[in-house]
This record gives sequence, C-alpha cells and structure tokens, in this order.
Amino acid sequence: MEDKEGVDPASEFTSDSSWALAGGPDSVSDSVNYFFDRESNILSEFNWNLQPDHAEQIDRFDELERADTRPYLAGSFSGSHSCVAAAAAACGSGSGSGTASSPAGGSADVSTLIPSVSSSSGEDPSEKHTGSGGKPPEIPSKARKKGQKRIRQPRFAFMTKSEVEHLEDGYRWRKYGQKAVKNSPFPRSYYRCTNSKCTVKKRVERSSEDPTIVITTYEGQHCHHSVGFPRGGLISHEAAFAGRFTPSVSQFYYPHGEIPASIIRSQQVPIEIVESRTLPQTTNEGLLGDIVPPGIRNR
DNA sequence: CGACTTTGACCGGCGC
DNA sequence: GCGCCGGTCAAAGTCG
Repeated sequence: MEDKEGVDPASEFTSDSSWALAGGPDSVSDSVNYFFDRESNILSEFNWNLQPDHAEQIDRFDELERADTRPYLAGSFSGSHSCVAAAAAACGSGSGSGTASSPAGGSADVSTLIPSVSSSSGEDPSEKHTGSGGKPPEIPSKARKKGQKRIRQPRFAFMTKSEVEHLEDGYRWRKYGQKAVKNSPFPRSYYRCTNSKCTVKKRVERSSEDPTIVITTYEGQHCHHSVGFPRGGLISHEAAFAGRFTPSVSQFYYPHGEIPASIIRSQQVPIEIVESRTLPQTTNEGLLGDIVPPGIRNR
C-alpha cells in the first residue's frame, strides 16, 4: 500500500482541486474555509455534524468532554495557531485513485499521506488495498476473514513535524504491529485503542522524504471517552485530531473558534501541519504549528 | 502477574 | 497466475 499510497491517491488529492484551490501560502484562511465546506459535506455523510452551523453542537460535545478534553486542548492550543484539521473518511467516495500520478511536487509529503487515506477510502466496496486479510478490526478472530468484507472505517491522516513518533492524544494505544515500509527507511507502526470495545486504530510512520515529519493516520471512531491526558497533561495536536475523529465522544475545543480545516473529496482529510512540534511528554511545549494545505508547502 | 512491545508468519488484495 | 506488499495475528519477550 505504501506504494500506492505514495503515488496515486496523492495525485488524486493533489491533482484534486481541493488542495490546488488552497491557493498560495497566504491564503490559508481561505483554504480553511474552502476545506471546511468540503469537510462539512463529507463529515455530514458520517453524521459527524461538523458544519459551521453545528458549532454549538461542537461546543456541546466539548462540554461533555470538558473535564479532560477542554483543558487539554486549550492548553495545547493556546498560544498556537490552533488548528487543524482534517479528516478523512475512508468510505465513500473515493474514486479511484487518480491515476494521475501526482506530480505534486510541492506536496510530496501530502501525497504520501493522502494516498493511504484515499486509497482506503475508495475501497469500501471492493476493499482494495488493505490487505489485511479483510479481518474486521472488531473481530479478532479470523472467522470473519473470509466471506465478509471488512468495512472501512473513516480515516484521517495528518502530518506533524515532530521528534517523537507517538504523540499523546488522550487515548491509550497498544501497538500490534510494525512493518517496514517500502521505499522508506522508517517502519510503520500499527496501534489500536486499548479499550476493548473501541475499534479505533492508528498508524504512525515517518516521512521518508523528511524524517522530521510524522504521518499519523487514524481509522475509526472512539466509542468511549479519552482516558485523559496522561503524562503531565501534555497534549499534542494529535489530540485534536483524535477528537475530531471521534466527534461523538471527544470533540475538541477551538480556542479561537477556528474551523477545522481541510477535507478532501474522498472523505479524507489530509492535513499538513507545518512546524508543529511535539515535545517529549515530559515537556509542556507541544505546540501546533500553522496548518498548511497540502500543496502549499514547499519543501 | 498483567499489560504492553516485538517480531516473524500469515492472509488477501492489487498490479503486472 | 504470480509476486509484492500492506495489514493483522499471535507467540515470545519485556517491563513495571
């Protein structure tokens, strides 16, 4: 999948007007709005209700999570640019991955990221790449392996400039696998939420092009509240993503009312966070950097 | 001792 | 049809 990820989908996105429309680096806010629109549509398909007019709803969620989430987020975002996001869902749309190989020169990172998401998205029906044996995450047993296609969970991925791979997001994860990634010197790690009832998974890998960039992909939605913010309450932007990912449970808080940013046509929301730093859990400096729509950032 | 990580093997989808 | 590769499993090892 890596290959595919690194290639096609990317092209799809990059070629996709969505990112292109992002405009130049200066048009971030515009792009955010643009993406938001798309996101709204996409998310609505998942009943995530993140449309602007649902801001209140978000707040409500936030209230529910206030105890742990808000403080956490507030702290993490305060002073930084907030925001973020993206999200993606895998289901749906997807169209095939654009064959257009993505020239996306400038968005190499993005391409890498998106592909994974997008390709998965398109798979709903046919479930392409995930070869994972089509085993439903929920059902560990191999029983469902055959005859039953795995239902793709919504996904979303984002890139983070970080020195540590595993960013705190308020949830506990158990690593269940690690694989070497083709064309990349860095392995990809697979995690699943430790909550037995929760099927959320996430993949973490470093960009082969820029080792300082960590690509995290979430899949699924948490069916429980976060466990709080461990380790000194350190928070990372990842938390925000995680929260976005699980609207029904942990919405995040946007200190400045920013709207989550991007979304992509295939229900994937790739996001690129530039200069964001995630420090070791012992520190308190995790900050979100500016979010730049894929394609904008030049490396 | 339980929870978690590591790691090799296996499975299935996809491209050629 | 074959081989490659991503994703997952599960046994063994590690840690607190």
